[in-house]
Amino acid sequence: MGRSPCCSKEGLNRGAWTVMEDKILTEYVKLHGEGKWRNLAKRAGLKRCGKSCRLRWLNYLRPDIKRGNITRDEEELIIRLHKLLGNRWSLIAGRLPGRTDNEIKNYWNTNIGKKVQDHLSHTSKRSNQVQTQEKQNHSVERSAGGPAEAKIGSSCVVRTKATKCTKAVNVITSEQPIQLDQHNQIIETKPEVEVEVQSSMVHHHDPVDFSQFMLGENNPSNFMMDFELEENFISDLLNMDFSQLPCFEDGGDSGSNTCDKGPLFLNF
DNA sequence: AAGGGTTGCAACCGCTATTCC
DNA sequence: GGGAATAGCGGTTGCAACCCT
Repeated sequence: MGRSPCCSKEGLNRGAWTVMEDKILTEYVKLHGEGKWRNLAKRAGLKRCGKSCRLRWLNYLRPDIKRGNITRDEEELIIRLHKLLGNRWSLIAGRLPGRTDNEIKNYWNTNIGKKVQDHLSHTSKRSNQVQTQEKQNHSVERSAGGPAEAKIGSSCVVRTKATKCTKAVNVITSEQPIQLDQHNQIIETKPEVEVEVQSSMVHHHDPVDFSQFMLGENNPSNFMMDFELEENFISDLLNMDFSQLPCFEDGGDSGSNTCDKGPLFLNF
C-alpha cells in the first residue's frame, strides 16, 4: 500500500513521558480536544509522534482514568469477559469504566493469566493420565488469541468476525470453569460444563454441522463458536448486564460465578 | 551492601479498519 | 476507485523497581 510510517522518528522523543510533556499534552487536549494526533503533536510543540500522544492520553492522562487497585469485582468481570470475548482487550475495557485496554491486558498477563496458568498446570497433572491417549490422536492446537488465551482455553469465546452462525448451540465442554474463592484463588470445579447458546438475532442460514469444528469426537474442549454477528447483536451483547446471566450469577451460596451449575443461556 | 534475577507496567511496533480527499 | 491519513487494536519490549541470595 505504500503506507508512510506514522512518524519520522528523527528528532522525536521516545520512552517515558516527562511531567512537562504530560502537562503540555493535557493542556492542549483540554483546549482543543482529541483527534488529529499527528497535527496535535506538532501544534502542541511536543517532540512525539501522534501515535505516542494518543496512547499517552488514552492510557494515562485522560481525566476519567482509574489507575491501579483493580477490585475483586473488576477482576471477576475481566475473567468472565475474557472467557466470552477472548483477547479483545478494548471490548473488555469498555465494560470497565475508567479502565484502559492496556491496563487490563497488563493485568491479565501479570495476574490473572498467571493464576490460570498455575491452575491449569495443576489440573493438567491430575488429568494427564486420562488425556494421554487423546494427545496421541490430536496435536495440541493453540487458540487464535495468543499465549494467555492458549492458557485458558476458549470454549465459550465468541468470535465477532466469522462467517457462519447458528440458531442454537449446545456444547458439552470438559474445560474447567474458573472460580475464585474468597481469597481470590482459583478453586477446583466439576469437570463437565454444559453451555447452551440461543440467539434470535443471528442469521439463520444453512444448518451447520458442528462436528466439523470438533477437534476430536470426544474432545470438544477447544471448540470455538463462530458467529457472524450483526452490529446490534454484538452491541446488545456488550451492553447487557452480565451479572444477570445465569452463568454469572453467584448461585447464592458459594460465591462462585461460573458455569458449573447448569446450562448457560444467552438469549438475545 | 551488592549484584543478579524477577516483576509490573508504560510505551512501542506492526498491523488492519475506517475515513477523507 | 484509489491512495494517504488517521484511528484503533493486540502483541511485544524495555526498563525501573523490587526481591532474593
